[in-house]
Amino acid sequence: MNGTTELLGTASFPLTGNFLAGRLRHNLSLDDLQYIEGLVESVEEHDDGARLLSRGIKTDRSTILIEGYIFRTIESGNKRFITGVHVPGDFVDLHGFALKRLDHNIDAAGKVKVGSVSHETLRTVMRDRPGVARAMWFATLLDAAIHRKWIQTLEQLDAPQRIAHLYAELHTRLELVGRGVTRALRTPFTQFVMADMCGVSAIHANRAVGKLRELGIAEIRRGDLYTSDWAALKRYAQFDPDYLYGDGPLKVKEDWD
Amino acid sequence: MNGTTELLGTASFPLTGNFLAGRLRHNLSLDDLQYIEGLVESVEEHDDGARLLSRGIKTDRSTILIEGYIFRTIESGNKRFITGVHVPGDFVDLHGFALKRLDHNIDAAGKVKVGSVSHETLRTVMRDRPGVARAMWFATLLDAAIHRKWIQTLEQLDAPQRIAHLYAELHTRLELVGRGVTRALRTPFTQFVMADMCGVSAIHANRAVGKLRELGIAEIRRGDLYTSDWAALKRYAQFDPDYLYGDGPLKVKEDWD
DNA sequence: ACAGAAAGCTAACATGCGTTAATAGACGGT
DNA sequence: ACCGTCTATTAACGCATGTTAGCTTTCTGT
Repeated sequence: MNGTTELLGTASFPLTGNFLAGRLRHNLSLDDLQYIEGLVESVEEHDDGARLLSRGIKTDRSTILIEGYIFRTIESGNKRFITGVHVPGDFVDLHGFALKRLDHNIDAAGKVKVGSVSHETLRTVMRDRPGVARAMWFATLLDAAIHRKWIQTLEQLDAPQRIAHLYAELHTRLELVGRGVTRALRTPFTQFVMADMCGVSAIHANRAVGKLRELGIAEIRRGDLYTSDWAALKRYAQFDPDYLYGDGPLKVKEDWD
Repeated sequence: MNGTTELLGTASFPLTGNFLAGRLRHNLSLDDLQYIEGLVESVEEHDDGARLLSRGIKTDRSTILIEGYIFRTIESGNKRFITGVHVPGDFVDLHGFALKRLDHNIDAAGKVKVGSVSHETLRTVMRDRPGVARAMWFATLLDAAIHRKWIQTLEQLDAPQRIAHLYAELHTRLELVGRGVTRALRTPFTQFVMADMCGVSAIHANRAVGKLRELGIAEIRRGDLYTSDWAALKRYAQFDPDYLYGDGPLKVKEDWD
């Protein structure tokens, strides 16, 4: 395993008081949110590329992302495929609680800070706080909705649009967890990584980045995206944030016509 | 809405006694399984193309597939994208229970028979039968795992391999719910539908079907796949059933080297 | 400041896939 | 048995993307 693990402390650690607010906020009281934050038993940092959890390995704790980005990866024939990305506030392996073992890997994308909760604690939560348990289920369903959108993106969009959609999604998800950005969206993603996320070759990812630049949609340098017009970028990517269940009702067919 | 809806009856209907056994079987007692089957309040049939649930619509009941196939679809710009397929025994919209509204549509693929359970009943289950509640969570996590595999398939495989992988997955999933087939796997999928599932044009889906025939991997006629060598088909599709959490431990990296 | 390594960029060529068009075959209804 | 419609098939052409190779820029550690 590459990447360094450093134990920062237990139980008490610097939280914003609402670092979980994004993913779970709509279904929980402030009391519930504070309760969840209190569940975190230890906080660790990992370096870029660190494998936090390997496919097939049983684990007795679940991980919540506090700072940075995390990938879900599948390895096949010497190649790596990225099937999902997580932002701060996401539980990244609640699956491990219900399924015991994961079908994929959890890898750090750049430096990350994560908190962990033992499955024993989670069992208590499931028993004593049905509202919180339901919110956790909600969170995993939201993951599935994001997966479906990735499937659609791969089926529908070409490489430049896929990259634009990726950043559009991150822009909105970060906003939903109180980490909205305006001009620059900074990530540690290389063009190789973008290629693994979009299902194209690294060379083609480079072409796609070049096209976004050429079109004036966005300037991407070493993973950081700069744009003066997020609306235009999202339009280009055919981005529709409904699947993130942010606020308000979903648009239904009638609204479009 | 197209397709005909026909109410077949309520409460009592012909069940095999284990039609749910596949998706949930590993985590539940026989008693639990019979309990779940007892939850089904009514059974309906729908014709090909019927929209069982529309994106954005609130619903107070969840649907379980008893016979046939069901798609999860997203519509965008006059095109339809299929993000998932379900086999008998699958709860197709447990999401609607937790999320209230869906981000996508639930469509019948061919003639289907479905059972429905009210959300009020599900709330009782969540409260009184934690084991069953957990199994339902498990089921939605399995959906997410299947979604991830579709993402990887779209990222990794070319069109003929994607079609082979689709049938390989169905073959295994049907086996897991006690509906295994040997020589012929029958589906109502046209080549247009296969194209929508694989993210390619209908013409290219036709080329892909032709290539599978040419290679001697499989003969696909009007959705029905015939092969004398499922192992060869699965090898060609790079199919690895681990993500379906069928039985036994996942293979870990060491097993491959 | 320097050197090595990692990341980004460009070009040339091959292939997979989309599009359009036109035909043949299979199915369902009368 | 007939007809119309849906489905499958084939061909020709253009674009998106993969592959290999080589070069340039930027970062990182000393």
